[in-house]
Amino acid sequence: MPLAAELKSRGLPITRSRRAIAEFLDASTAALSAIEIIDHLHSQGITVNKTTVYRELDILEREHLVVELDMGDGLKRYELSPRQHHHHLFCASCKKVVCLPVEQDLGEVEKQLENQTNFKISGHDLKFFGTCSDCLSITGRDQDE
Amino acid sequence: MPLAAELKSRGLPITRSRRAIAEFLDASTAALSAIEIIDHLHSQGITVNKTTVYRELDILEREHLVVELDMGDGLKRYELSPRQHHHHLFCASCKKVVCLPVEQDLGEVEKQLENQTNFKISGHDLKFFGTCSDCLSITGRDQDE
DNA sequence: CTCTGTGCAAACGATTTGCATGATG
DNA sequence: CATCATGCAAATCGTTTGCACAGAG
Repeated sequence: MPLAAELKSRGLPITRSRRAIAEFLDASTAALSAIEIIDHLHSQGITVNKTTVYRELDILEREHLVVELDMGDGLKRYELSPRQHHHHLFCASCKKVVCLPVEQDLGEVEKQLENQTNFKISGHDLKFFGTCSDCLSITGRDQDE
Repeated sequence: MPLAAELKSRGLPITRSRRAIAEFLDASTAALSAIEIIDHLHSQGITVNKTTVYRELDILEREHLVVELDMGDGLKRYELSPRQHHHHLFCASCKKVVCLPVEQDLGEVEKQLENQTNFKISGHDLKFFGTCSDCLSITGRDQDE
């Protein structure tokens, strides 16, 4: 179910801002920051105040429809709540975030760590960093062009 | 070699602030934020301006004597440059950061990912989150005490 | 009238920068 | 005097908050 419909089914009114933000999140394969959402909407001629965007993201998070994602560059990003646990790949150049299926059972590792460290482990976060093929082909070109 | 000595060997003068910051980093097993360093020094009666601390951390990073660490809570932390790659465990309660030896060869996974995704992968970051035994024993106590 | 949603301005908090001063060689 | 360290205030930047108002039920 699309985000907007999901919100509506929970009794939240579908306003123009809410619909625009929800649809952009639905349409995007990448995790989005508030700033990216604002810029995108403005480029579409839709004026939304940043406060509205931040508040909307809070609501979506509270409704567990999106989750916060931290790629370590100081921006909070949000992605649709994943059906299954996965990891991320982050392009240092264009900031694109690609989702990756889980490759190995880190849950096993967590149990081992609990025994070794006496921590109660609640989860993990595995990120890969690099440059995506798009950015590679751009930066790979002759700089004089 | 202690941090301060290392800095001196590189021609940087050892001032009171520099020594204090370096010694605290040397003595600490955890990754430290600028704020933690400032608070600690102030509690020791050593007045250092925050600007000085931030600048000192920049210098140490530029000299590759410390590395920046992002635990996703909005603060930059710094740890002595590790001799070997490792991962981290982060206590959500007291913000303690514990280092972990590498459990598995994620380098292998990186190669697989490069083939699957066309990313050029430069590294990864694996963090575990939870609560340390100290904090567990505190929060586990009867709240009425 | 009572909710929310909205916008604007101001506050926030960690970090950075500009600029003047101080210490050291 | 030349260099670098230092302190202070102000700026920055993403994010949050306070407050007033608009719009729907």
